[in-house]
Amino acid sequence: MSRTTARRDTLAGAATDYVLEHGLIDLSLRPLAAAIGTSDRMLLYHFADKDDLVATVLRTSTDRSVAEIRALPRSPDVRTAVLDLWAASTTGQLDRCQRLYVEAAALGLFGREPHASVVREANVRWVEALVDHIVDAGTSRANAERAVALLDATFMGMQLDLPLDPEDPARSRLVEDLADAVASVAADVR
Amino acid sequence: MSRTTARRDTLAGAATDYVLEHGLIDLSLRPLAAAIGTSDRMLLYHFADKDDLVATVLRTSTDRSVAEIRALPRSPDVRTAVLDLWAASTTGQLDRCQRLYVEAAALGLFGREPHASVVREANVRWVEALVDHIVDAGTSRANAERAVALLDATFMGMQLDLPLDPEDPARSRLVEDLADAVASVAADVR
DNA sequence: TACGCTATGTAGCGTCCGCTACAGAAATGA
DNA sequence: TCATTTCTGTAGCGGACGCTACATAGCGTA
Repeated sequence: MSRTTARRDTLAGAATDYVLEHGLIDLSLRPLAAAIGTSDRMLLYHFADKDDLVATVLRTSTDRSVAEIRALPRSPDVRTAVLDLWAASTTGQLDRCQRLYVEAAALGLFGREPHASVVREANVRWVEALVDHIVDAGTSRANAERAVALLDATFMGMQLDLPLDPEDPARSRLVEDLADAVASVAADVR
Repeated sequence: MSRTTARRDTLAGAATDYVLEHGLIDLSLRPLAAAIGTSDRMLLYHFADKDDLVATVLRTSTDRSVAEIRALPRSPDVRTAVLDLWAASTTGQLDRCQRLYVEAAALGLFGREPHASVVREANVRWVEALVDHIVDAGTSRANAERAVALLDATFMGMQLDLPLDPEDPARSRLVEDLADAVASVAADVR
């Protein structure tokens, strides 16, 4: 059981789609299985247990997020890179992936496994992708790492509050302010 | 049932302590009741249902957070205010209140009630307290609101990632960078 | 054909959950 | 004093959950 097979991969992809749509926190096997055309019995045949499935879903979502960031065209400068990254983060699938990440991180807050470990992994890979994008926009790796620390934390916080007030005009000003701040950090002007 | 009585308030306080310690996401009535010396039966006598209890707990936690911010001594300038607020946010009870807020916000991400509504209220009151503190540190209210938008989002994001790497030296540099950024926004130098 | 492995359906176990029906105790007011 | 209201314990309902035992269908291979 739980070997790496094509069927398992197919189920993992479908399950990820479902979780991105319906959330992680009160995920249960029977509705998930019904929605993706299988049964709880089969999920637990292809995955060791629910935690194994959840970890796989989170890794799949992270794969998609990182791939989408790495597929972005190069940004002309650091400030623009922040705006580009935010635009990418709030459109299409990446938006849902971030939302899922927030749920997983909240589940990991009190050390629940497997969430805490998987979120740690995911954060490392996500930050790497952001750093690479910022470096490509023209700054040193050290400055980029520092800039991404600020960038990543703020993006996460904005994701948390975003559904509370989706179209607030203050939000675009916030993104502009963040872009200035990140550019300033990346330029090491201080 | 669920009238406002002294007994209800006592239970609400004890329940809040318990939830701050053990988390909100997989809260269940029986362990909570046992820990605070009552029974699930009595909780559901004093509160309409579990959602009512949870909403009360979240409001109690928000009360404590806001009170703690408002009890802070005035900061000499905006930059120092950010450092003071972060220091306050990461010590003692406020740290746990923020963690609980993150959990509630994650639960509200997909529109689950009562979390979404209560988190919206909580955020408004929290932001008001932060804005007042920044204004007292010497800037206009308009600038303070803009600064707090950045400040609040970043704090939330840092809370999300903080348990992942508790004593990272990069974190203090991040707080410094944020303080510079917020001071810059508050000074409207751009 | 016969065997053995993979895959799948059926049915249900044990547990925890929020919540409630019911009865009695304790307090309160006439 | 007695009736009424307020509180609390016992016991359990109905349902959802993760997970599993069991039987079997399909299928490639010797």
